[in-house]
Amino acid sequence: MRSQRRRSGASASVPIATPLIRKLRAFRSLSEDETASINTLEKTTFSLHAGDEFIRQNTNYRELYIIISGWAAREKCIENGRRQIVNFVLPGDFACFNACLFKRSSHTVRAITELRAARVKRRQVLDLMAQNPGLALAFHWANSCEKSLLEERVASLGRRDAAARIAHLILELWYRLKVVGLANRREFHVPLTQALIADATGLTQVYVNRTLKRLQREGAITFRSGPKWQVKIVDLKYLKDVAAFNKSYLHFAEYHG
Amino acid sequence: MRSQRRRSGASASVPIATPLIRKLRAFRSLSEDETASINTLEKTTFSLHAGDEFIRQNTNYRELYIIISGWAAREKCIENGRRQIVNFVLPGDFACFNACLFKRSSHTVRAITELRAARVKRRQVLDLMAQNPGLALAFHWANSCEKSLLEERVASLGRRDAAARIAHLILELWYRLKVVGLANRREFHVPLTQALIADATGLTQVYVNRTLKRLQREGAITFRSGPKWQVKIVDLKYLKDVAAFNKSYLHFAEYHG
DNA sequence: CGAAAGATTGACAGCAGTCAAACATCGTGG
DNA sequence: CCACGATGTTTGACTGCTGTCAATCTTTCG
Repeated sequence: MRSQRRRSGASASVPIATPLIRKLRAFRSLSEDETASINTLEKTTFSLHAGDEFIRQNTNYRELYIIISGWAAREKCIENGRRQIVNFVLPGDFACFNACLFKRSSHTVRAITELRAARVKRRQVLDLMAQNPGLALAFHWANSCEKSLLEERVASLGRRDAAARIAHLILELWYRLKVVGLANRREFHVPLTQALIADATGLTQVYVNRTLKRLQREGAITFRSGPKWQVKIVDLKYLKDVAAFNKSYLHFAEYHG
Repeated sequence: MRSQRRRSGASASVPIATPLIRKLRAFRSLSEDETASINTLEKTTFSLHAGDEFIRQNTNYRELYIIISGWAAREKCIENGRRQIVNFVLPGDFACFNACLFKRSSHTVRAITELRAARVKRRQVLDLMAQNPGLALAFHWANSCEKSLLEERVASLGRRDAAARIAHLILELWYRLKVVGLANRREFHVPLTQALIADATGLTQVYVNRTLKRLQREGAITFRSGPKWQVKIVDLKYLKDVAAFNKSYLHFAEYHG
């Protein structure tokens, strides 16, 4: 893993709403103390280049990372040589919270853009969770949200056709980006290639291309391909219909106290 | 939900190794105190008939359940009318641990056999976890194991063909049953219909039939269909090759202290 | 400008789905 | 003990969604 260490610009006294903090606020509001604790957790940051790996499949976890900016992919290589992206890792996500519970990783996490992340020792997280059980619950909430995303992905791969899978993925990414303040309008940045979308949706790159074109032709979306992917949701209702999308699985803003 | 309440036979003084306890032992050994705590948690049991629901998609969680015996399925109905089973729920599993974190369920959990389960108040679990952080970690480990199962299922649905998916499912169930002491040999009870396997693997019932027959013809497995499904793994190595199976994702017995 | 990465398109193949009918098994009741 | 309906399995014929292969085009970037 090539990486350059550097101190982040966060001074201890000025609390900043990092993506992780924004995301946890979809669970419940955080006290100043809690915000400060998370700022401390995210103090030591570093950068990765596209293609670099945080964690490699079948190796031992060493520490945790919290994504500050940039995208990564959680992927599995199957022994038949094929690759499946199980989820995209966005700013505010852990990579991987599993390091607190498992010894070895059963997947690879790879940066797919230039990326900044915080490096956190497993012990730091466990200590923080022990001393603030409320925050521990919030972290476990985030972990369970990922579980819910996976369940929906299983449903997609099992029972949605190509157009529905792609439409669903676009909508999911949109909602997730909105929660961390990275998609305010219906046009937003998606740094994915058609090959990455294929590996996430269980399709081939060629068929992803055909299906994207179709969605565009039908007036659902507009997009600009290449490394500077920009997606625009033109007809939100139509896109949701195609995807059979119901946002309840995201579990945003439904904390029950 | 039709159900008959009854007291279980577990007296407070005689600790019993319930499936949940057996499973957690794959994480780490439990103290007598911890075993007793879990026995207390599982004190109030009840029965369900095949087809009964624990939790319905898009309704509020009320309490948690711990499966004592029998199988259930966690399923999602997509608005296009199709059904996907995201996971099978076996003895020792929670249904659903999510109730501690989310307000509403984004899936249905349905008994697929006669079934016995313990009824647990959300507060009971949260209190126990607060007073025993070590046990809390063990519960979160179990929750994360399910997450890992889902990731592997995503990989199956995305990048494995029909034979590999079915072979993989059989092997996964075998390992999970072994951990809770329900499959000691290579022949074990699997109370699934071909339609259920289809809904879990994203295939159709007809194609599941053809593929099972093929696996049998090739000498990988033997099975007896119907409500009293019995599967025998004849050629373990061959079955693992077909499935591209690597058990590391199960995260059994790899606790790092 | 040239190489590399990614997108687009066409022709064709094949895995898995659909439809439909026959068969087997199980539980129930007369 | 057998008849019967319900549920589940098996098989065949045919369809179609998505994959494969390969060539060309476009964009990016050093």
